[in-house]
Amino acid sequence: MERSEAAGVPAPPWRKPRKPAAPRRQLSQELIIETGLRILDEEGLDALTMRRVAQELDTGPASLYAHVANKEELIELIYEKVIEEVRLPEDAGAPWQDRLRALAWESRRVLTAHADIARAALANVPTGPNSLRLAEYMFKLLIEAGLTPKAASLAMDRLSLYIAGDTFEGSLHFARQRASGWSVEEYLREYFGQVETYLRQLPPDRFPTIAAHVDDLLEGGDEERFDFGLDLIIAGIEARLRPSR
Amino acid sequence: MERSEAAGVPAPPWRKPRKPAAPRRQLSQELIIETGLRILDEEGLDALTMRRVAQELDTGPASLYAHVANKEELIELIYEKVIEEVRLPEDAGAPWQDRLRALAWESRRVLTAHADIARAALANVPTGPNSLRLAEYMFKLLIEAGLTPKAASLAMDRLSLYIAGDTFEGSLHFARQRASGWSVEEYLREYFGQVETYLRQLPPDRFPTIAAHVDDLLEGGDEERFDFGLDLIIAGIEARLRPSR
DNA sequence: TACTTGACACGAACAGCGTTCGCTAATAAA
DNA sequence: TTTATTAGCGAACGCTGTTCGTGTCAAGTA
Repeated sequence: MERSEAAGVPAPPWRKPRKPAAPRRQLSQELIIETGLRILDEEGLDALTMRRVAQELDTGPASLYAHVANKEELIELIYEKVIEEVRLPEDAGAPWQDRLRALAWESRRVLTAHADIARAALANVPTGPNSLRLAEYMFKLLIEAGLTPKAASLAMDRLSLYIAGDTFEGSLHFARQRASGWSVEEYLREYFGQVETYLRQLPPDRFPTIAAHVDDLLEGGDEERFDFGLDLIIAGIEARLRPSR
Repeated sequence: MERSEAAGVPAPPWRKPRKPAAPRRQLSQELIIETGLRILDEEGLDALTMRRVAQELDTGPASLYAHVANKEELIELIYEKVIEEVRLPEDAGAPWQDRLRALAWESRRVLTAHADIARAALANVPTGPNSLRLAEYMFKLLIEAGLTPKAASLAMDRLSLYIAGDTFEGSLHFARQRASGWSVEEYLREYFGQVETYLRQLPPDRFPTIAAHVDDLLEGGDEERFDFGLDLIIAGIEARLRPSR
């Protein structure tokens, strides 16, 4: 009935004019995921809010819910997108230890590259196709190494937990460094400085072992610690393969 | 000047009567922590809000901030309180493997007993006295086992991460079960049922190993998985102690 | 005993969150 | 051309952690 307008009668001024040019944005799940991932990379997981994503797409938060069930699902979708980047080691002829190590490092690399998405890795049992791709590879590798299917299943579970846990822990430092507003170097210096001060002033009678080895406790970097734990697990798997048990 | 009231003159009705009996609540950090812990145990970490704690103490949220810097600190304090419950294995004569295993299980037991506090275990580098008590014990144990201080430091770090990571993962199921409103049995049946259905319908050509061993993948329970990972790590430590390396 | 002082208690408010409701408008179908 | 469907989205709800300013009591001082 707005046709009357076309007949020369101006619309009453109190009736809001129609949107000047409604180009009908083309929202899609894909677009929302990409936008969310970009925000995650640039500003961290805490900044990833529905409102923030919507703002980036020049719309309101309500618009997102037509493509995504809720925030949790969005984060899972972003996680799956990230996992896609993991490249599986191709050298099928190499010893299983090397292939496993390569896979673990590659997973860690990808997760670490995307801010604190690792928080989602640990919080969800990943069931998307990309997660399954990794699982299939790792599972097969462990069975080829000689583990029984049951043991391989458990080992895969624990190894995944280890990778997710380590990157999650790392992401916390990342988030704090970001929140503190300092540079990475400043933050690390400040943080380790505080821990060192704290450890050095501990009463040696109550904590003799710690007090005697403060240097050793402070020494290891992130990557060295990851590597050490990976070694432990791999050695543990090797122990299971020995005929003695 | 309210004495005039006692002289027989009634207070003007528009002047609000004094608080019926203002016993001046005795807030304290201790009380706040205990209340928070109770809420955590009964309703889970998600229900632990500043408002909820204040409500329980018949006051407003602002009152808490005189005793606690912020919510993060409150959770850390609650965590420290929980850790207090961990009893250190006393049998100093037992093999280090047994003592380490006992400590890990005891830590897991306590963390699991308090709903999803494990989320805090992983999110914070614990520096309170009770955490240090555990660290001192574990560190000493590992050195006595024969590790170098550096290796003992790394092993302690990885073992702590493992325990925290495992209990954290468990706490997620706990939180979901609670949120779902179902009983534990219903939830587990539903959840594993869904996972099983999902795994069984996977295309075997893309995921041959997984498809061939669905039963094995579903089999392990929480405790069996924890034990398996603990075995891996301990065996890994033993491997480091062998003269060959 | 009267007064001052300092610390704690706390109502009210702020800014931000995830999510839902219900209307608008553009498209697809008839 | 008319109708049905549906994505887009403004506005609101109820929740969160935290801060501000005021109120009020208890202890210390004169």
